Amino acid sequence: MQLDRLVRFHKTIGDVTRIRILALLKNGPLHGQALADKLSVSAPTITHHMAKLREVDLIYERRDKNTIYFYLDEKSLIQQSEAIVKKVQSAAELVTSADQEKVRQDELKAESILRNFFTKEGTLKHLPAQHKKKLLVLHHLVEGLQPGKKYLESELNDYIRQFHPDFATIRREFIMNHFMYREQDIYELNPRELWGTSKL
Amino acid sequence: MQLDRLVRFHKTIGDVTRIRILALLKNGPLHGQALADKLSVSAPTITHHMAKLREVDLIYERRDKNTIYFYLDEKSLIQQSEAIVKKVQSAAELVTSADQEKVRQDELKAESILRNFFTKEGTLKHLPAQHKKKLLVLHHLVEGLQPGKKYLESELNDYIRQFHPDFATIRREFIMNHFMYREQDIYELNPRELWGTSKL
DNA sequence: CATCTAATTAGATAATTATTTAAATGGATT
DNA sequence: AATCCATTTAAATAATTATCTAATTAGATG
Repeated sequence: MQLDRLVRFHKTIGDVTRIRILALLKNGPLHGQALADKLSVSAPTITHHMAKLREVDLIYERRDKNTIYFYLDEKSLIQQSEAIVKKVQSAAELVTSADQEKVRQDELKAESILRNFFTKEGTLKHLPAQHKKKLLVLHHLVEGLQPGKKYLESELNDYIRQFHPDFATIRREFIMNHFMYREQDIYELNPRELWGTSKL
Repeated sequence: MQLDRLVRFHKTIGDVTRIRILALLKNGPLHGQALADKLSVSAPTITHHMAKLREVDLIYERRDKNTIYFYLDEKSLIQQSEAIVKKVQSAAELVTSADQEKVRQDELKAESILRNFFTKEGTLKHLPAQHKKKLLVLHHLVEGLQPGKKYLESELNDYIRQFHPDFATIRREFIMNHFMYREQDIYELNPRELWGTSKL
């Protein structure tokens, strides 16, 4: 994971109030006022904390009239909390030959699956229903995007349309599986460590 | 793990320099000067960071003459980085079990309040002005509605009128406090976790 | 159009903290 | 004893940030 993002994640978790928020959300969604009441802090304080949590994808939200319900993204919490270990380990990690062998086999499997879901011309027939295969296909699609580049929604749509007419579904899948994130109407790739794993 | 310690752990990790230190130590022990050189910071800065890392047991040290060698405690890193996930889980459970302790007492209080605002015949005298008591009364009223069932406005009015002639106010309170949801002219119960809390 | 409500923004304050330079400590070596 | 060297402490500064109150925005309701 990008160092900066890793730092921001831990800075975000390193606050009592925010840990309490995560614990409360673990029992189900809550709106801002409810959180403010339960934690005995003001509404703006909640806004502040939710912005931090959102920034590192620990929550997502659903609007109902004037009320916004916050949900815990537990998968994201698990993924990111493990990332620090990987980061430190990767400093000296030697890839064993056994690993390399497995990597090659997985590549072959992946290629075969991709051949199945893409035409010879390179367009996508349809999204796989099976979760891991779907991730593999999304991973493949997203490879054509530039890390760090900011995309307008229309640009992203155009890119996806090269492969399949239903850009809306695929764009949504990108977000849901943490390949990309959206800020206002700007889309950007996430660091690869946050991508839904396509390990076979 | 203690909440305070968990916070300190993440605060400690939430710093670029300290993550770099951990990554360097993963390749083997280093002394303070070496770290200062590699990271281009002053010796006191290293002292400062090592104190933080020591405080949460991420390093241990061995002295040789005047030189102190720092070692990474990787097991501790792994264990503590996973702790947040468990904490969120167990804190969430705590919240619910703490509630359970209070539940019986609250039930008794609630019954007493309801007796106050309802007649022996079961009709509502008037809506309480106090917010939490009002929620309690609304909660009680809404218990007679079927989850998942779609109500026409007129049906809902009829239901409420069993308790009180001013169905419009009460219907509006149902919506405002998230007991129900309206789409066009169809009313439906919200899931209970969205209801206005009637905790006393 | 006026009002309500939940959420956000703006602005201010107080606390925390990463960093530096300068001075002090505490063993080892001569 | 005098000195050397790695580390620590002290003091100062600058940046970050958690929190509050007051004002504003944005939707929904009447």
